[in-house]
Parts: sequence; structure tokens; C-alpha cells
Amino acid sequence: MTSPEGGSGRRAQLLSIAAELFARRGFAATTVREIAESAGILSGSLYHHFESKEAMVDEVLRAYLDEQLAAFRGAVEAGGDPRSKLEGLIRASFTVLRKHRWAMAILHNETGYLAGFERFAYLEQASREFERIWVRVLREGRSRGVFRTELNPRLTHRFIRDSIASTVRWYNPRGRMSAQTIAEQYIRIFCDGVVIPGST
Amino acid sequence: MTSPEGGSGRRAQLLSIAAELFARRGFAATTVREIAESAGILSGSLYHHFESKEAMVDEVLRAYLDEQLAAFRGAVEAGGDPRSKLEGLIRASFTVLRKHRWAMAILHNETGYLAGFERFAYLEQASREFERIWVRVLREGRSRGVFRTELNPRLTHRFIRDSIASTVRWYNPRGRMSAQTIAEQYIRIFCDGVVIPGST
DNA sequence: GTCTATAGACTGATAGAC
DNA sequence: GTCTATCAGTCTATAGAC
Repeated sequence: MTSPEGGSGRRAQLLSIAAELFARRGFAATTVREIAESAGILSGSLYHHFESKEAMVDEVLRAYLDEQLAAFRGAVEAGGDPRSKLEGLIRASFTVLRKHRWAMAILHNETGYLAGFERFAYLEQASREFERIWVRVLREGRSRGVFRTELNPRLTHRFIRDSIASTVRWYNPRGRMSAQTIAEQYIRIFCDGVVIPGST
Repeated sequence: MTSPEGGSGRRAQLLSIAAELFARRGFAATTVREIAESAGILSGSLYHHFESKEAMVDEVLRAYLDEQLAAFRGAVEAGGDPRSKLEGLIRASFTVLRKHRWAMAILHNETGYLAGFERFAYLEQASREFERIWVRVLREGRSRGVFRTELNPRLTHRFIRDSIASTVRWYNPRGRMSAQTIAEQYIRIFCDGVVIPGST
């Protein structure tokens, strides 16, 4: 406990290196030797900090899920009309993306693989809780007559969730497009669509 | 050459089994022993049909990319206004999804890993060609004043591409929602948005 | 906190019998 | 077309020196 993050700086640094590799190359395809080499140490030394490779991805994912859940709840509690809440949820996703981009990618890419292990059963629980939050907002908008009734709320949620998660693959924090800029484009597409109403 | 698909039935069957495993658990995480076991044979027997594990995924991906490219070109050549072309591209994606769902998932999930091998350099070429087709349609719509000018065409393309690719994770060909139903929902969200114009 | 050295399991792939 | 048997390499993880 030597830094505000609640862990030693070295530990957090190693986790960040591992997370990026897991996200870029896949969890199974990333070896502990690669993680160690990226950190400038040998693989055996990693086990002074972590119990196993699984424990590393576990810690990365839990930290992300906790913050994402808090951000989603905050967005809903901020209130407003359904559209404002929906925009808030999208913005909350991109706010968390800035800090947890690798974790978002890992969750998106590896759920199918990790869900097979009992250790990671909490991933599905978290996904269901996230879906509940989004679907509630989408249903509210529908019943108030501001969201299209022909759209399936669960499909709609997955649609936007997967779009955002996939953003991580090309998003560059030092690039031309900030997370906030991307968020505003996504809100535009998602809420209002690509086609200008009445143009055809 | 004993079947209309251009390969022996057995070969196609083995490829289908492998593709599903690659899509569900990841290419690196899937072992040749698992593929063989799913097919009811032993791992050594696989090498009578295929040169390597890489050759298997290679064949799966090439078959998909060829059909997808033809489908996209057909959609654009069908003509019509920009919105019709855009809808055609989305429908073409879902038409191909029915036959190549596992290949779509593999391409989406493993590009980051496979792109590292020279053997799979063609994946990036194909992605660029697909993007060119979509962006041309999106730009045309913009310049004709039917698509929103504030939207970045490349971002817009990736947005819908990744949404569709992610669909494979929950799409069930024997489920309540057909690929066509999903396509129409996606067209609605993507073209017109979730929010009903003038409702707020 | 890192290194050396290695155990023990698993991996993709091969050779030859049937 | 499948099986048996196995090789050579790689993987995660451990034990103990420094």
C-alpha cells in the first residue's frame, strides 16, 4: 500500500503491462514469459507478485467491473428524461474506457473462454447486472413514447455495448479523437441515426 | 471433390467443428486434441486432412472473406439511393452471417493475434477493402445531404461492422430471432436511431 | 524483488501400422 | 481414414540462492 491506487506501484505497473498484452494478443496466447519480458524481468519473478496468470486477469477485470458498475449507477441516478439517461450511460462507458480500456477489451474478447472457469463465474453476473441497468432505461423510454417501440431493448443494449467495447481496438488516447469525441459520435448514431429525417 | 462445396464432406465437417471451437474459445486456446475429440477421432488423424492448425483457420477465413466481398459488391451494384445501399450492405452482412457465423467471430476476435503472422497478412488487406466499400457509400450519402455530415465515415463503418460481428456471440440460428429480423432491427437503429424525432 | 534452474504437464506435429 | 506411439518444444508454476 504505497500508492493511492491501493497497491504498490510496481504491482500496478505489472498489471497494466499484462492487461495490454491480454487485450492485444488474447489471454491464452499471452505467456507469462512475454509479460515478464515486457516488464524487464524473468518469468519466475512474476510469481513474487501474483499467484498465477489467472489471478492477474482476475484482478484487472474486477477493478474494471467495480468502476463500471459505479459509473452506470451514477449515470442513472443523475436522473433526467430517458434520452438524458441513455446519453449518460454511453458517456459513462467512455469515461471508464479511458482508464480501463484493456480490461474492457479483455472482457469483450475473452468472456467466451473465461466463462468456462468457475473462478470467473462473476463475469456473467456482472454482465447481467449491466444489462438490467440499460434495459430499464430503454424500457422507460419506450413506455414514455420517446424510444421506438419496435426495438428490442436487450438487442439494443448489446448493440451499443459491443460497439463501445470494440472501440478499444482502434482507440488511441494520444490520437486525434478523444474518448469524449467518440462518445458524442456514438450518441448521435445511436440516438438519432445516420440518416437525416425527412431527407428522402 | 465429392460434394458441391468443393471439398469432401468430411473435410468440410472437420472445418466446421474447428471453426466453432476457434470462435467460442479462441484460436490459441483451442487445441488440436479438442478439435479431434469433437469430431470423434484422435489428433493425429487430423493431419491426414490438414497441414496444420493454422491451415484450418486459414481455410475457414478465406472462404468467408471471398463470399463477404462478393456480397458487399453485389449490394453496392444493386444501386439505389445511399440509404438503400447502406441497408443493402447491412443485409449482406447478415446474409453471410448465416453461413459463416464462426468465421465472422474468428475474424473479429483474433485479428489482433493473427495479424502478427505473415501468413495472415491478407486479413488486413481484406478489412481495408471492406472499409473502402462502406466508406464510399457513407461519403456519397453525406455529399447528397441524406447522411449526417458531423459523422466520421470510417468511425461509422467500424461502429456497425463491430456491432454485427459481435452479434454472433448471442445469435442462435434456431432461436426466436432470425438473422433477417436482427438485420432489420440494426438497420432501424443505425439509420434512424433509437429516439423518435420530435418526441422531446 | 529478482534470478537460476527445473519440474511436470501439455502442445503441435510426425512416422508407420492397419 | 484412423490409430498408436512418440518427439521436441513450450507452457505455468515452484524452490531456493542472492
